[in-house]
Amino acid sequence: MATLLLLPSRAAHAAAATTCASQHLTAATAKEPPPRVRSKSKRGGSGGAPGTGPGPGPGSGPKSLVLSHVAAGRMDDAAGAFAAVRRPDAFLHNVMIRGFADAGLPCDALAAYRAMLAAGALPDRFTFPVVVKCCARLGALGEGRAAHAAVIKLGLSSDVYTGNSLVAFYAKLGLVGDAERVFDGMPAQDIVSWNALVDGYVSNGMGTMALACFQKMNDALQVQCDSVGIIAALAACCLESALMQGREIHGYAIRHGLEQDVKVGTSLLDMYCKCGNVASAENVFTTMPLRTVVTWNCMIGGYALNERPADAFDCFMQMRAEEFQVEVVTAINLLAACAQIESSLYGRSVHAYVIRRHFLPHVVLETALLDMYGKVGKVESSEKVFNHITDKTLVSWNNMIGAYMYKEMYWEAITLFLELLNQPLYPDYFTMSTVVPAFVLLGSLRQCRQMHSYIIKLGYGDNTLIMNAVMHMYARCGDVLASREIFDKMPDKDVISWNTIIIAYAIHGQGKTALEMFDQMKCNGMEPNESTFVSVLTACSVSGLEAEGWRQFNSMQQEYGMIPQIEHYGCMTDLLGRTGDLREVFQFIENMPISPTSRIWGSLLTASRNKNDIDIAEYAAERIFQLEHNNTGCYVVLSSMYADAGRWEDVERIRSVMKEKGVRRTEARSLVELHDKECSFVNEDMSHPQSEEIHEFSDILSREIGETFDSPSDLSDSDPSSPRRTVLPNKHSVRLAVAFGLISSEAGAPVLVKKNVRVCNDCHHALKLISKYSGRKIVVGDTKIYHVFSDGSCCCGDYW
DNA sequence: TTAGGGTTAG
Repeated sequence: MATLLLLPSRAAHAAAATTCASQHLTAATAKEPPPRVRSKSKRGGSGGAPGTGPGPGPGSGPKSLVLSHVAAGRMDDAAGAFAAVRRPDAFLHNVMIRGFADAGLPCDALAAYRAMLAAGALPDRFTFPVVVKCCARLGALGEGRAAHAAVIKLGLSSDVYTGNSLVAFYAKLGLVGDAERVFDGMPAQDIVSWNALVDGYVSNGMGTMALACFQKMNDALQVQCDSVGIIAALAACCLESALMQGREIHGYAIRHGLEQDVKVGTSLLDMYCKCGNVASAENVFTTMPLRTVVTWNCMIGGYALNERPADAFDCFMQMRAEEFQVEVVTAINLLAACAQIESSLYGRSVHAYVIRRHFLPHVVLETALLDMYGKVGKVESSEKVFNHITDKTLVSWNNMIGAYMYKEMYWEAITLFLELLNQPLYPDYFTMSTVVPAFVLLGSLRQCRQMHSYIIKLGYGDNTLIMNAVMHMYARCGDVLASREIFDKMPDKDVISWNTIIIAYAIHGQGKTALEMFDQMKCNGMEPNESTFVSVLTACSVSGLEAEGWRQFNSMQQEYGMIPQIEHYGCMTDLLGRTGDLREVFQFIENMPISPTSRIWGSLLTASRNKNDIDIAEYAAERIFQLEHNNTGCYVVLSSMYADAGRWEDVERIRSVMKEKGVRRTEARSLVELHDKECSFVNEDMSHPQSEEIHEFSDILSREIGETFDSPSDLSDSDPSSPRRTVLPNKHSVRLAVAFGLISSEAGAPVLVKKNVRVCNDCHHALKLISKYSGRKIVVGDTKIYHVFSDGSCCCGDYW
């Protein structure tokens, strides 16, 4: 039950085919050949700037000197020469602004623009496209808007270059509405205007809008669209996983001779990879007349994305063989492949390689490294990388929290999350969906409430995905009413919201309410999925609704055409174990069309324990051990059954097997929720300041309910390596937690306890009696369900 | 003299 929500799934191992790749990385460092094709660099350091007007010879006057320095990219010298020009005209100001912009100095370009205004020169239609582009690069919204106002004031609104730059500016800053308004207000749009708008939708994640705009553009323009538009439309297909539309655009590119453009080819293969069609991507890749380093990066990234790490490494080696220069993005994509290989050797090799290549520090690369280490289970290495990042981004924090979660280090994940709150960064959707399950697994309702308040404060109160996780969190921590309250307030319930509320009621033993919610779900027009039936069948199983369980099991196949999966068979074996006889359970398992897993045999083991049938239990245990050698729970159940039967030799045999295999049973721990804190207890716990009072009260409760301890089976173990029972039941962690809960809360209030292992038979029986004696509702959650003890009975019907 | 473009960490 306690599954980690939304954590990245571990991909298939692929160690074998990558054997020589790490050696190749080592060899690659020794000698770096020159790049085959430069990936970017519009102009070289000493190359001439294109179109910088007449080429003045040396020493032909200050104005010409400015032009020549700008053309050579020497902006310091250009500024010196510019200062010597008396009353420079708008043209020369424009040259300086563009010079800074082309030299990758947008701040200086804007300073030159401000100097132009201060000098009283009038900006013209050549000034604004560059100025607006610099504002876009810097994210300078205020200055961009001011430039826009100046454009209007100077009557330059109809200039198509200026209009296009403004469309791109607003779109880049996420103001799609403003971009659309500028676009619509233009007296005439050209192909660049359309491309800028399509690209604007793409950069804001609006793939469907982008594709619709691309279609409209083809209808509106009499000329064919160009490679820029094709590339933007392909990016939109990636966003929407729109393979069919991607194929159509591919056809268009072929028909119009644009497929030969290396950027179009690269975008095509990238689109195929991102839409999951690696074969088509490979086809584009092998038939390309020219490849750049970006093409190789896309292919490597594509293999990694499609969980083919061995192919990613093969591709990388081929890239090296063809003497392409490995760059930071190559390493980042390769790390995504390393994260899918069980051995950390490959990831470590890439790490060593990027150090040798002096690629570090680089925040994206470092974040990819820590993520890779997290996914191969080397959380200490993740920590080391994380601690070295000087400018951590939110993704760096999120990945580190994710690395802790992957290793089930929940406290560390929460601690880091709390540290993040002190940073000048705001947690996002990824942060919340990663950390919320940590609260579930720790089981503290008080902390759940704090987390819930924080989520509301951050503005995620209406986010369906996050609130589904919060709903789940409350249910797993024992407060099903809070789950329901959230559910009722959710404006946009999805199928997960319904599944979550159904399973919430199920694990709290309220099977009938769960089924009512399922009916409501269908009435609301929500189509159930396979997970819905896991929730529904769990509800039937926990509440012992056998006929209803069968009805639902059949209906999922007959009415909804679903093929039951192993989880559904698991629920049915639980249900039959509870309601039927063992022979029936056995037959059901034997007739399953899929191979039983240890979880299924575990159901039979539970059933045989409840029916006290050691022969069947031994058979089930044997099957479990065939599949899982170190199933701790199985050893514990079996030894407990032997102890109940007084078969101490068998108990000892199990003890020695456990010792030999290094299997230690989980130390029982119970957490009681109080108004302002929670307290944790182990068996015979004496660490609490009120221990004496707690133990004394537990003894009183024992006497009042008539509990006697006269047989060896009443004792449970205190030595975690020993299955033999040595602890009195009223000193079990759950009993101490309940005793403390009763004396520390106001009369009539329910007591809520969360336990990390199954409640034993003795305590289950005693807790029923204690609930009657005290007149209090006692709620005890174990790893599977919540037991609600009230007036002498438990909602689980004594089967768990 | 000016505008729009392919790969990257969850």
